[in-house]
Amino acid sequence: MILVPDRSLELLSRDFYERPTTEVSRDLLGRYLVLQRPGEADHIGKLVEVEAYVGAEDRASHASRGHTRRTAPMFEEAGRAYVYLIYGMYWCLNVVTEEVGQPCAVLIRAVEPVQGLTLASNGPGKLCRAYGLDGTWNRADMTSSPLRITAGEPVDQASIAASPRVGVDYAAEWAEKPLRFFITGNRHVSRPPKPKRQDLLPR
DNA sequence: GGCTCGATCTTG
DNA sequence: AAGATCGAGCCC
Repeated sequence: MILVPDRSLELLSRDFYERPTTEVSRDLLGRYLVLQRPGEADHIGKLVEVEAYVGAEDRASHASRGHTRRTAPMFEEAGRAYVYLIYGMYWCLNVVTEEVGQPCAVLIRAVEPVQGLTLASNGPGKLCRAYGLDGTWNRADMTSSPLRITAGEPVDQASIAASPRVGVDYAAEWAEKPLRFFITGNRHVSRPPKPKRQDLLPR
């Protein structure tokens, strides 16, 4: 049973991720996050919200504390997962970007359900719960493993908005940089911007 | 060894 | 507005 066009399930290559992290972040919107496990329905969601973590200088990034056991994957091969536990109870999924040695990654914050997702996926912790992802997926190769990102439905730049990242108030000037990217108006974005007054007027 | 805090989410 | 819940990172 084909529920999505075949082309949308083509893998993104390693090269895709070996580019500047903000560029990769924007280009990831509209792509599909796919999880295929034996004995389970395929899970497919369209990326609608991501955040860029752009290197060791980025005070909001775990990598700002250097190369440690936890952050090691960020320094490694692009296209692999960096999965970590936050607040003792939620897993968060990133995909590593740029060259080996550059600790950069994109946090996947929300997906729009396409197929097989039964739980809410509008938030980094919630989407890992919806896919059933945990720390065992750390370093999974997202260009080839059962957990992967595929071509999906690429989005034009005009429908992408940027804002400061969520939950990083401690990061001084880095807290304000517009490194969160989302599809304008998409219902599955975790923290939609307040509607403008104008938009609330009856027509 | 102990302390603090977090790239979150839910409930009140 | 505050609590859940625990490992990472840092200091002793």
